[in-house]
Amino acid sequence: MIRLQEDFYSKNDKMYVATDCIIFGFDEGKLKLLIFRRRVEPLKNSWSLIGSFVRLEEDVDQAAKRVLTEITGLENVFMEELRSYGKAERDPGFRSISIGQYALIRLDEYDKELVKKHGAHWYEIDKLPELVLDHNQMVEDALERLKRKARYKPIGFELLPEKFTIPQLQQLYEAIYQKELDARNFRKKVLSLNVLVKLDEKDKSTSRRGAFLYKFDHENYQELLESGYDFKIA
Amino acid sequence: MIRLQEDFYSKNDKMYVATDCIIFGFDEGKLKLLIFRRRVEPLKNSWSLIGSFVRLEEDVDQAAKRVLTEITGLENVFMEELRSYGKAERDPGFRSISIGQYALIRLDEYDKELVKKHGAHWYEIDKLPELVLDHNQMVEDALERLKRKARYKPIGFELLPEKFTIPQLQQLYEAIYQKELDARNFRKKVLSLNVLVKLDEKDKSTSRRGAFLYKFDHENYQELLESGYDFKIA
DNA sequence: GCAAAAGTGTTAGCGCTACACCCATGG
DNA sequence: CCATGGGTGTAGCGCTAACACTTTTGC
Repeated sequence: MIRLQEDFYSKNDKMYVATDCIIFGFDEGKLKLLIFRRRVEPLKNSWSLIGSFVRLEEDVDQAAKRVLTEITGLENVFMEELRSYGKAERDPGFRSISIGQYALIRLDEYDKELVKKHGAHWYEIDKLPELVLDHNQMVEDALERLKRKARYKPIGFELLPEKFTIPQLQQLYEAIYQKELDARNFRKKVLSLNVLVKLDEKDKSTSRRGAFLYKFDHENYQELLESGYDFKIA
Repeated sequence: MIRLQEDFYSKNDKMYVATDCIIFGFDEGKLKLLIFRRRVEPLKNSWSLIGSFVRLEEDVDQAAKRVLTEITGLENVFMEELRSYGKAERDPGFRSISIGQYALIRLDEYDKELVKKHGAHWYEIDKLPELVLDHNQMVEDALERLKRKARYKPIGFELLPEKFTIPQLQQLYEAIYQKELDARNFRKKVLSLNVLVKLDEKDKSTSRRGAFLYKFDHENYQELLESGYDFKIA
Protein backbone atom coordinates (compact mmCIF):
# COMPACT_ATOMS: atom_id res chain seq x y z
CA MET A 1 0.00 0.00 0.00
CA ILE A 2 0.96 3.61 -0.40
CA ARG A 3 1.97 5.24 2.87
CA LEU A 4 2.16 8.92 3.54
CA GLN A 5 5.80 9.94 3.59
CA GLU A 6 5.76 11.33 7.05
CA ASP A 7 4.85 9.33 10.08
CA PHE A 8 2.35 11.69 11.65
CA TYR A 9 2.28 9.80 14.88
CA SER A 10 6.00 9.58 15.59
CA LYS A 11 5.81 11.23 18.99
CA ASN A 12 3.77 8.23 20.20
CA ASP A 13 4.89 4.77 21.31
CA LYS A 14 5.10 1.73 19.07
CA MET A 15 4.80 -1.81 20.30
CA TYR A 16 4.53 -5.37 19.08
CA VAL A 17 1.15 -6.68 18.09
CA ALA A 18 0.73 -10.42 18.30
CA THR A 19 -2.11 -12.79 17.65
CA ASP A 20 -2.63 -16.07 19.48
CA CYS A 21 -4.86 -18.90 18.33
CA ILE A 22 -7.04 -20.89 20.69
CA ILE A 23 -7.60 -23.97 18.56
CA PHE A 24 -10.41 -26.29 19.58
CA GLY A 25 -11.00 -29.80 18.36
CA PHE A 26 -13.42 -32.56 19.32
CA ASP A 27 -12.38 -36.18 19.60
CA GLU A 28 -13.34 -39.22 21.67
CA GLY A 29 -16.21 -37.28 23.16
CA LYS A 30 -13.84 -34.64 24.53
CA LEU A 31 -13.10 -31.04 23.73
CA LYS A 32 -9.41 -30.62 23.02
CA LEU A 33 -7.00 -27.79 22.52
CA LEU A 34 -3.90 -27.58 20.34
CA ILE A 35 -0.87 -26.17 22.15
CA PHE A 36 2.85 -26.34 21.59
CA ARG A 37 6.27 -25.62 23.03
CA ARG A 38 7.33 -22.03 22.60
CA ARG A 39 10.33 -21.71 20.35
CA VAL A 40 11.57 -18.22 21.21
CA GLU A 41 12.98 -16.52 24.27
CA PRO A 42 11.84 -15.56 26.77
CA LEU A 43 10.08 -18.62 28.24
CA LYS A 44 11.44 -20.84 25.49
CA ASN A 45 10.10 -24.42 25.69
CA SER A 46 7.16 -23.60 27.95
CA TRP A 47 3.71 -24.67 26.81
CA SER A 48 2.03 -21.96 24.82
CA LEU A 49 -0.76 -21.20 22.44
CA ILE A 50 0.17 -20.95 18.81
CA GLY A 51 0.76 -17.38 17.76
CA SER A 52 2.78 -14.89 15.80
CA PHE A 53 3.61 -11.26 15.64
CA VAL A 54 1.57 -9.29 13.17
CA ARG A 55 3.61 -7.87 10.31
CA LEU A 56 3.34 -4.27 9.16
CA GLU A 57 1.76 -5.22 5.88
CA GLU A 58 -0.73 -7.81 7.05
CA ASP A 59 -4.16 -7.62 8.69
CA VAL A 60 -4.44 -9.03 12.19
CA ASP A 61 -6.80 -11.79 11.10
CA GLN A 62 -4.56 -12.64 8.17
CA ALA A 63 -1.74 -13.18 10.62
CA ALA A 64 -3.86 -15.60 12.61
CA LYS A 65 -4.84 -17.50 9.48
CA ARG A 66 -1.23 -17.66 8.37
CA VAL A 67 -0.25 -19.29 11.65
CA LEU A 68 -3.14 -21.71 11.60
CA THR A 69 -2.32 -22.83 8.09
CA GLU A 70 1.35 -23.21 8.88
CA ILE A 71 0.59 -25.54 11.75
CA THR A 72 -2.42 -27.52 10.56
CA GLY A 73 -2.31 -27.28 6.77
CA LEU A 74 -5.94 -26.12 6.87
CA GLU A 75 -7.49 -23.14 5.14
CA ASN A 76 -11.03 -21.80 5.46
CA VAL A 77 -11.28 -22.70 9.07
CA PHE A 78 -13.83 -21.10 11.37
CA MET A 79 -11.96 -18.43 13.27
CA GLU A 80 -13.20 -15.42 15.17
CA GLU A 81 -11.68 -12.73 17.31
CA LEU A 82 -12.01 -13.34 21.00
CA ARG A 83 -10.63 -10.12 22.46
CA SER A 84 -7.39 -8.24 22.98
CA TYR A 85 -4.95 -8.80 25.80
CA GLY A 86 -3.29 -5.50 26.49
CA LYS A 87 -1.93 -5.35 30.02
CA ALA A 88 1.28 -3.34 30.11
CA GLU A 89 3.21 -6.05 31.97
CA ARG A 90 1.83 -9.09 30.20
CA ASP A 91 4.98 -9.90 28.25
CA PRO A 92 8.42 -9.82 29.89
CA GLY A 93 10.14 -9.67 26.49
CA PHE A 94 8.93 -6.24 25.43
CA ARG A 95 5.65 -4.37 25.49
CA SER A 96 3.24 -6.23 23.28
CA ILE A 97 -0.45 -6.73 22.98
CA SER A 98 -2.09 -9.82 21.63
CA ILE A 99 -5.35 -10.38 19.83
CA GLY A 100 -6.78 -13.74 20.83
CA GLN A 101 -8.57 -15.63 18.07
CA TYR A 102 -10.39 -18.89 18.59
CA ALA A 103 -10.65 -21.50 15.88
CA LEU A 104 -12.75 -24.64 15.50
CA ILE A 105 -11.30 -27.44 13.42
CA ARG A 106 -12.32 -30.91 12.36
CA LEU A 107 -9.95 -33.48 13.76
CA ASP A 108 -10.35 -35.71 10.72
CA GLU A 109 -9.07 -33.07 8.33
CA TYR A 110 -5.91 -31.47 9.67
CA ASP A 111 -2.40 -32.46 8.62
CA LYS A 112 -1.07 -34.69 11.37
CA GLU A 113 2.50 -34.71 10.09
CA LEU A 114 2.66 -30.94 10.06
CA VAL A 115 1.33 -30.70 13.58
CA LYS A 116 3.87 -33.20 14.82
CA LYS A 117 6.67 -31.35 13.07
CA HIS A 118 5.81 -28.18 14.95
CA GLY A 119 5.82 -29.94 18.27
CA ALA A 120 2.14 -29.30 18.80
CA HIS A 121 -0.08 -31.51 20.96
CA TRP A 122 -3.77 -31.96 21.62
CA TYR A 123 -4.75 -31.66 25.27
CA GLU A 124 -8.11 -32.28 26.83
CA ILE A 125 -9.53 -28.92 27.73
CA ASP A 126 -9.74 -29.68 31.43
CA LYS A 127 -6.27 -31.20 31.65
CA LEU A 128 -4.20 -28.36 30.25
CA PRO A 129 -0.76 -27.66 31.62
CA GLU A 130 0.26 -24.18 32.65
CA LEU A 131 0.75 -21.96 29.62
CA VAL A 132 2.96 -18.91 29.19
CA LEU A 133 1.90 -15.32 29.81
CA ASP A 134 -1.86 -14.86 29.89
CA HIS A 135 -2.60 -17.82 27.66
CA ASN A 136 -4.53 -19.79 30.28
CA GLN A 137 -6.79 -16.77 30.62
CA MET A 138 -7.27 -16.74 26.86
CA VAL A 139 -8.35 -20.37 26.92
CA GLU A 140 -10.78 -19.72 29.72
CA ASP A 141 -12.27 -16.77 27.84
CA ALA A 142 -12.49 -18.75 24.63
CA LEU A 143 -14.27 -21.62 26.32
CA GLU A 144 -16.78 -19.26 27.82
CA ARG A 145 -17.36 -17.68 24.42
CA LEU A 146 -17.76 -21.07 22.79
CA LYS A 147 -20.36 -22.07 25.36
CA ARG A 148 -22.40 -18.97 24.81
CA LYS A 149 -22.03 -18.82 21.06
CA ALA A 150 -22.72 -22.49 20.32
CA ARG A 151 -26.16 -22.02 21.78
CA TYR A 152 -27.28 -19.43 19.25
CA LYS A 153 -25.11 -20.04 16.22
CA PRO A 154 -24.42 -23.34 14.52
CA ILE A 155 -20.70 -23.13 15.12
CA GLY A 156 -20.62 -26.51 16.82
CA PHE A 157 -20.80 -28.17 13.41
CA GLU A 158 -17.35 -26.79 12.64
CA LEU A 159 -15.97 -29.30 15.13
CA LEU A 160 -17.61 -32.36 13.57
CA PRO A 161 -16.82 -34.17 10.33
CA GLU A 162 -19.03 -33.23 7.36
CA LYS A 163 -21.13 -36.30 8.09
CA PHE A 164 -22.09 -36.96 11.68
CA THR A 165 -24.72 -38.75 13.70
CA ILE A 166 -27.18 -37.23 16.14
CA PRO A 167 -25.59 -38.98 19.12
CA GLN A 168 -22.21 -37.53 18.06
CA LEU A 169 -23.72 -34.08 17.87
CA GLN A 170 -25.21 -34.56 21.29
CA GLN A 171 -21.87 -35.69 22.72
CA LEU A 172 -20.32 -32.54 21.31
CA TYR A 173 -22.85 -30.28 22.97
CA GLU A 174 -22.48 -32.18 26.20
CA ALA A 175 -18.73 -31.60 26.02
CA ILE A 176 -19.18 -27.90 25.34
CA TYR A 177 -21.82 -27.26 27.99
CA GLN A 178 -20.23 -29.74 30.38
CA LYS A 179 -23.55 -31.24 31.26
CA GLU A 180 -25.68 -34.16 30.13
CA LEU A 181 -28.61 -33.68 27.82
CA ASP A 182 -31.74 -35.73 27.33
CA ALA A 183 -31.42 -37.72 24.10
CA ARG A 184 -35.10 -37.47 23.13
CA ASN A 185 -35.34 -33.75 23.71
CA PHE A 186 -32.04 -33.10 22.00
CA ARG A 187 -32.98 -35.01 18.88
CA LYS A 188 -36.39 -33.37 18.75
CA LYS A 189 -34.89 -29.92 19.07
CA VAL A 190 -32.14 -30.20 16.48
CA LEU A 191 -34.38 -31.88 13.95
CA SER A 192 -37.08 -29.28 14.42
CA LEU A 193 -34.63 -26.59 13.34
CA ASN A 194 -34.70 -28.00 9.85
CA VAL A 195 -31.01 -27.51 9.21
CA LEU A 196 -29.96 -31.15 9.09
CA VAL A 197 -30.14 -33.41 6.06
CA LYS A 198 -30.53 -37.09 6.78
CA LEU A 199 -28.31 -39.26 4.60
CA ASP A 200 -28.87 -42.83 3.43
CA GLU A 201 -25.80 -43.96 5.29
CA LYS A 202 -25.14 -45.27 8.74
CA ASP A 203 -22.14 -45.01 10.99
CA LYS A 204 -21.64 -48.42 12.56
CA SER A 205 -18.49 -47.63 14.48
CA THR A 206 -20.19 -47.12 17.82
CA SER A 207 -23.04 -49.62 17.84
CA ARG A 208 -24.21 -52.81 16.16
CA ARG A 209 -27.37 -51.17 15.01
CA GLY A 210 -25.61 -48.12 13.59
CA ALA A 211 -26.78 -44.50 13.60
CA PHE A 212 -27.88 -42.51 10.58
CA LEU A 213 -25.49 -39.87 9.29
CA TYR A 214 -26.57 -36.27 8.75
CA LYS A 215 -25.13 -33.21 7.07
CA PHE A 216 -25.55 -29.58 8.06
CA ASP A 217 -27.76 -27.78 5.54
CA HIS A 218 -26.21 -24.36 4.96
CA GLU A 219 -28.96 -23.23 2.60
CA ASN A 220 -31.79 -23.96 4.98
CA TYR A 221 -29.84 -22.26 7.72
CA GLN A 222 -29.56 -19.11 5.60
CA GLU A 223 -33.31 -19.20 5.02
CA LEU A 224 -33.88 -19.62 8.73
CA LEU A 225 -31.75 -16.56 9.41
CA GLU A 226 -33.52 -14.46 6.84
CA SER A 227 -36.95 -15.31 8.18
CA GLY A 228 -36.03 -13.87 11.58
CA TYR A 229 -33.47 -15.85 13.53
CA ASP A 230 -34.57 -18.60 15.75
CA PHE A 231 -31.64 -20.93 16.01
CA LYS A 232 -31.07 -22.30 19.45
CA ILE A 233 -29.66 -25.60 20.61
CA ALA A 234 -30.32 -26.93 24.09
CA MET B 1 7.97 -2.21 35.49
CA ILE B 2 11.25 -4.01 35.10
CA ARG B 3 12.01 -4.93 31.51
CA LEU B 4 14.49 -7.46 30.33
CA GLN B 5 17.51 -5.65 28.96
CA GLU B 6 17.33 -7.15 25.56
CA ASP B 7 14.36 -6.81 23.29
CA PHE B 8 13.91 -10.44 22.32
CA TYR B 9 11.48 -9.63 19.57
CA SER B 10 13.45 -6.97 17.74
CA LYS B 11 13.39 -8.71 14.38
CA ASN B 12 9.60 -8.22 14.33
CA ASP B 13 7.55 -5.17 13.40
CA LYS B 14 6.28 -2.59 15.85
CA MET B 15 3.22 -0.47 15.28
CA TYR B 16 0.96 2.02 17.01
CA VAL B 17 -1.79 0.70 19.21
CA ALA B 18 -4.72 3.01 19.70
CA THR B 19 -7.98 2.78 21.53
CA ASP B 20 -11.19 4.47 20.47
CA CYS B 21 -14.21 5.06 22.67
CA ILE B 22 -17.76 4.61 21.46
CA ILE B 23 -19.57 6.67 24.09
CA PHE B 24 -23.32 6.18 24.38
CA GLY B 25 -25.73 8.40 26.23
CA PHE B 26 -29.51 8.49 26.52
CA ASP B 27 -31.47 11.73 26.44
CA GLU B 28 -34.87 12.90 25.29
CA GLY B 29 -35.83 9.35 24.52
CA LYS B 30 -32.94 8.97 22.08
CA LEU B 31 -29.68 7.07 22.06
CA LYS B 32 -26.82 9.47 21.47
CA LEU B 33 -23.13 9.24 20.74
CA LEU B 34 -20.31 11.55 21.74
CA ILE B 35 -17.98 12.44 18.88
CA PHE B 36 -15.55 15.23 18.21
CA ARG B 37 -13.34 16.92 15.65
CA ARG B 38 -10.02 15.19 15.18
CA ARG B 39 -7.14 17.38 16.27
CA VAL B 40 -4.21 15.66 14.55
CA GLU B 41 -3.12 15.07 11.01
CA PRO B 42 -3.97 13.26 8.89
CA LEU B 43 -7.71 13.96 8.51
CA LYS B 44 -7.51 16.84 10.97
CA ASN B 45 -10.93 18.40 11.75
CA SER B 46 -12.95 15.46 10.46
CA TRP B 47 -15.54 13.96 12.79
CA SER B 48 -14.07 11.15 14.81
CA LEU B 49 -14.55 8.98 17.85
CA ILE B 50 -12.60 9.96 20.90
CA GLY B 51 -9.39 8.00 21.17
CA SER B 52 -5.73 7.93 21.99
CA PHE B 53 -2.59 5.99 21.35
CA VAL B 54 -1.71 3.51 24.04
CA ARG B 55 1.52 4.32 25.86
CA LEU B 56 4.21 1.77 26.52
CA GLU B 57 3.61 1.78 30.24
CA GLU B 58 -0.18 1.71 30.31
CA ASP B 59 -2.77 -1.03 29.87
CA VAL B 60 -5.06 -0.74 26.89
CA ASP B 61 -8.13 -0.29 29.06
CA GLN B 62 -6.34 2.27 31.20
CA ALA B 63 -5.72 4.28 28.07
CA ALA B 64 -9.40 4.22 27.24
CA LYS B 65 -10.33 5.29 30.75
CA ARG B 66 -7.80 8.07 30.64
CA VAL B 67 -9.37 9.45 27.48
CA LEU B 68 -12.88 9.14 28.82
CA THR B 69 -12.01 10.97 32.01
CA GLU B 70 -10.18 13.71 30.12
CA ILE B 71 -13.22 14.40 28.03
CA THR B 72 -16.14 13.86 30.40
CA GLY B 73 -14.65 14.27 33.87
CA LEU B 74 -16.19 10.89 34.79
CA GLU B 75 -14.53 7.95 36.49
CA ASN B 76 -15.95 4.49 37.14
CA VAL B 77 -17.92 4.46 33.95
CA PHE B 78 -19.18 1.24 32.41
CA MET B 79 -16.74 0.43 29.64
CA GLU B 80 -16.06 -2.80 27.82
CA GLU B 81 -13.91 -3.90 24.94
CA LEU B 82 -15.75 -4.19 21.69
CA ARG B 83 -13.11 -5.70 19.42
CA SER B 84 -9.90 -4.83 17.62
CA TYR B 85 -9.65 -3.10 14.29
CA GLY B 86 -6.53 -4.37 12.64
CA LYS B 87 -6.71 -4.02 8.88
CA ALA B 88 -3.27 -3.20 7.47
CA GLU B 89 -4.55 -0.22 5.50
CA ARG B 90 -6.97 1.19 8.02
CA ASP B 91 -4.88 4.25 8.91
CA PRO B 92 -3.17 6.39 6.25
CA GLY B 93 -0.86 7.94 8.86
CA PHE B 94 1.09 4.83 9.77
CA ARG B 95 0.31 1.22 10.50
CA SER B 96 -1.83 1.13 13.61
CA ILE B 97 -4.43 -1.05 15.16
CA SER B 98 -7.18 0.17 17.40
CA ILE B 99 -9.07 -1.47 20.20
CA GLY B 100 -12.66 -0.24 20.21
CA GLN B 101 -14.20 0.20 23.65
CA TYR B 102 -17.79 1.15 24.21
CA ALA B 103 -18.91 3.14 27.22
CA LEU B 104 -22.31 3.94 28.70
CA ILE B 105 -22.65 7.17 30.60
CA ARG B 106 -25.40 9.03 32.45
CA LEU B 107 -26.15 12.30 30.74
CA ASP B 108 -26.96 14.00 34.04
CA GLU B 109 -23.49 13.37 35.45
CA TYR B 110 -20.82 14.30 32.95
CA ASP B 111 -18.93 17.59 32.92
CA LYS B 112 -20.54 19.70 30.24
CA GLU B 113 -17.87 22.39 30.27
CA LEU B 114 -15.12 19.88 29.73
CA VAL B 115 -16.94 18.29 26.83
CA LYS B 116 -17.47 21.66 25.21
CA LYS B 117 -13.83 22.59 25.68
CA HIS B 118 -12.78 19.48 23.74
CA GLY B 119 -15.10 20.30 20.88
CA ALA B 120 -17.16 17.19 21.48
CA HIS B 121 -20.82 16.88 20.49
CA TRP B 122 -23.70 14.54 21.15
CA TYR B 123 -25.31 13.15 18.01
CA GLU B 124 -28.39 11.02 17.73
CA ILE B 125 -27.25 7.55 16.87
CA ASP B 126 -29.13 7.45 13.58
CA LYS B 127 -28.05 10.91 12.47
CA LEU B 128 -24.29 10.55 12.69
CA PRO B 129 -22.06 12.29 10.18
CA GLU B 130 -19.32 10.43 8.39
CA LEU B 131 -16.46 9.60 10.74
CA VAL B 132 -12.77 9.07 9.99
CA LEU B 133 -11.15 5.71 9.25
CA ASP B 134 -13.24 2.75 10.32
CA HIS B 135 -15.06 4.62 13.06
CA ASN B 136 -18.51 4.29 11.51
CA GLN B 137 -17.96 0.56 11.49
CA MET B 138 -17.02 0.70 15.16
CA VAL B 139 -20.26 2.49 15.98
CA GLU B 140 -22.26 -0.05 14.04
CA ASP B 141 -20.55 -2.91 15.86
CA ALA B 142 -21.01 -1.23 19.22
CA LEU B 143 -24.70 -0.70 18.63
CA GLU B 144 -25.15 -4.32 17.70
CA ARG B 145 -23.31 -5.37 20.83
CA LEU B 146 -25.39 -3.05 22.97
CA LYS B 147 -28.58 -4.50 21.54
CA ARG B 148 -27.53 -8.04 22.27
CA LYS B 149 -25.97 -7.39 25.63
CA ALA B 150 -28.71 -5.21 27.08
CA ARG B 151 -31.06 -8.15 26.75
CA TYR B 152 -29.11 -10.42 29.09
CA LYS B 153 -27.17 -8.07 31.32
CA PRO B 154 -28.48 -5.06 33.19
CA ILE B 155 -26.16 -2.65 31.41
CA GLY B 156 -29.04 -0.47 30.30
CA PHE B 157 -29.20 1.01 33.78
CA GLU B 158 -25.78 2.59 33.19
CA LEU B 159 -27.47 4.97 30.80
CA LEU B 160 -30.13 6.17 33.24
CA PRO B 161 -29.83 8.39 36.31
CA GLU B 162 -29.57 6.57 39.64
CA LYS B 163 -33.30 7.14 40.10
CA PHE B 164 -35.54 6.45 37.15
CA THR B 165 -39.14 5.60 36.36
CA ILE B 166 -40.44 2.49 34.66
CA PRO B 167 -41.65 4.46 31.62
CA GLN B 168 -38.14 5.96 31.31
CA LEU B 169 -36.60 2.50 31.45
CA GLN B 170 -39.02 1.34 28.79
CA GLN B 171 -38.16 4.30 26.55
CA LEU B 172 -34.52 3.38 26.89
CA TYR B 173 -35.10 -0.19 25.82
CA GLU B 174 -37.26 0.98 22.96
CA ALA B 175 -34.42 3.23 21.84
CA ILE B 176 -31.89 0.41 22.05
CA TYR B 177 -33.99 -2.23 20.35
CA GLN B 178 -35.49 0.30 17.96
CA LYS B 179 -38.96 -1.09 18.44
CA GLU B 180 -41.96 -0.40 20.62
CA LEU B 181 -42.72 -2.49 23.65
CA ASP B 182 -45.98 -3.19 25.43
CA ALA B 183 -46.10 -1.18 28.66
CA ARG B 184 -47.92 -3.82 30.70
CA ASN B 185 -45.66 -6.66 29.67
CA PHE B 186 -42.57 -4.56 30.10
CA ARG B 187 -43.46 -3.49 33.61
CA LYS B 188 -44.41 -7.01 34.58
CA LYS B 189 -41.15 -8.41 33.28
CA VAL B 190 -38.75 -5.96 34.85
CA LEU B 191 -40.53 -6.02 38.19
CA SER B 192 -40.57 -9.81 38.22
CA LEU B 193 -36.77 -9.83 38.05
CA ASN B 194 -36.68 -8.43 41.54
CA VAL B 195 -33.78 -6.11 40.88
CA LEU B 196 -35.61 -2.82 41.19
CA VAL B 197 -36.30 -0.98 44.43
CA LYS B 198 -39.38 1.21 44.44
CA LEU B 199 -38.78 4.57 46.11
CA ASP B 200 -41.23 6.81 47.93
CA GLU B 201 -40.68 9.55 45.39
CA LYS B 202 -42.31 10.48 42.15
CA ASP B 203 -40.99 12.10 39.04
CA LYS B 204 -43.58 14.64 37.97
CA SER B 205 -41.66 16.08 35.04
CA THR B 206 -43.51 14.13 32.37
CA SER B 207 -47.06 13.84 33.68
CA ARG B 208 -49.46 15.41 36.14
CA ARG B 209 -49.93 12.18 37.99
CA GLY B 210 -46.22 11.50 38.26
CA ALA B 211 -44.41 8.16 38.02
CA PHE B 212 -42.73 6.37 40.89
CA LEU B 213 -38.95 6.39 40.91
CA TYR B 214 -36.94 3.19 41.22
CA LYS B 215 -33.33 2.29 41.86
CA PHE B 216 -31.39 -0.67 40.53
CA ASP B 217 -30.69 -3.15 43.32
CA HIS B 218 -27.12 -4.39 42.85
CA GLU B 219 -27.30 -6.81 45.77
CA ASN B 220 -30.39 -8.59 44.57
CA TYR B 221 -28.87 -8.76 41.13
CA GLN B 222 -25.80 -10.50 42.55
CA GLU B 223 -28.04 -13.00 44.29
CA LEU B 224 -29.93 -13.57 41.08
CA LEU B 225 -26.65 -14.31 39.29
CA GLU B 226 -25.46 -16.69 41.96
CA SER B 227 -28.67 -18.68 41.93
CA GLY B 228 -28.18 -19.47 38.24
CA TYR B 229 -28.56 -16.53 35.88
CA ASP B 230 -31.93 -15.70 34.53
CA PHE B 231 -31.81 -12.02 33.74
CA LYS B 232 -33.57 -11.11 30.54
CA ILE B 233 -35.37 -7.97 29.51
CA ALA B 234 -37.89 -7.95 26.65
C1' DG C 1 -30.45 -64.68 22.91
C1' DC C 2 -28.24 -60.90 24.84
C1' DA C 3 -25.78 -56.64 25.33
C1' DA C 4 -25.47 -52.00 23.83
C1' DA C 5 -26.61 -48.07 21.53
C1' DA C 6 -30.37 -45.89 18.44
C1' DG C 7 -34.64 -44.28 18.12
C1' DT C 8 -39.45 -42.75 19.45
C1' DG C 9 -44.31 -39.48 22.24
C1' DT C 10 -46.75 -37.46 25.77
C1' DT C 11 -47.74 -34.45 29.44
C1' DA C 12 -47.45 -30.61 32.66
C1' DG C 13 -45.84 -26.16 33.73
C1' DC C 14 -43.97 -21.77 32.65
C1' DG C 15 -43.13 -17.66 30.23
C1' DC C 16 -44.36 -14.81 26.41
C1' DT C 17 -47.66 -12.14 23.83
C1' DA C 18 -51.69 -9.76 22.87
C1' DC C 19 -55.03 -6.85 24.38
C1' DA C 20 -58.52 -2.43 27.01
C1' DC C 21 -59.68 0.13 30.72
C1' DC C 22 -59.36 2.95 35.17
C1' DC C 23 -56.44 6.27 38.00
C1' DA C 24 -54.38 10.52 39.59
C1' DT C 25 -53.43 15.15 38.93
C1' DG C 26 -52.58 20.09 37.31
C1' DG C 27 -54.34 23.26 34.67
C1' DC D 1 -63.85 18.73 34.05
C1' DC D 2 -60.69 17.20 30.95
C1' DA D 3 -56.35 15.93 28.89
C1' DT D 4 -52.31 13.33 29.73
C1' DG D 5 -49.43 9.87 30.93
C1' DG D 6 -49.24 6.07 34.83
C1' DG D 7 -50.70 1.90 36.25
C1' DT D 8 -53.21 -2.75 36.30
C1' DG D 9 -55.01 -8.48 34.84
C1' DT D 10 -56.09 -12.34 32.01
C1' DA D 11 -56.28 -15.90 28.58
C1' DG D 12 -54.08 -18.70 24.88
C1' DC D 13 -50.03 -20.63 22.89
C1' DG D 14 -45.57 -22.45 22.30
C1' DC D 15 -41.46 -24.03 24.22
C1' DT D 16 -39.06 -26.78 27.61
C1' DA D 17 -38.18 -30.46 30.65
C1' DA D 18 -39.20 -34.73 32.58
C1' DC D 19 -39.77 -39.35 31.83
C1' DA D 20 -39.54 -45.39 29.80
C1' DC D 21 -39.76 -48.51 26.48
C1' DT D 22 -38.92 -50.78 21.76
C1' DT D 23 -35.72 -51.67 17.85
C1' DT D 24 -31.68 -53.39 15.62
C1' DT D 25 -27.86 -56.31 15.05
C1' DG D 26 -23.11 -58.42 15.82
C1' DC D 27 -21.34 -61.50 18.63
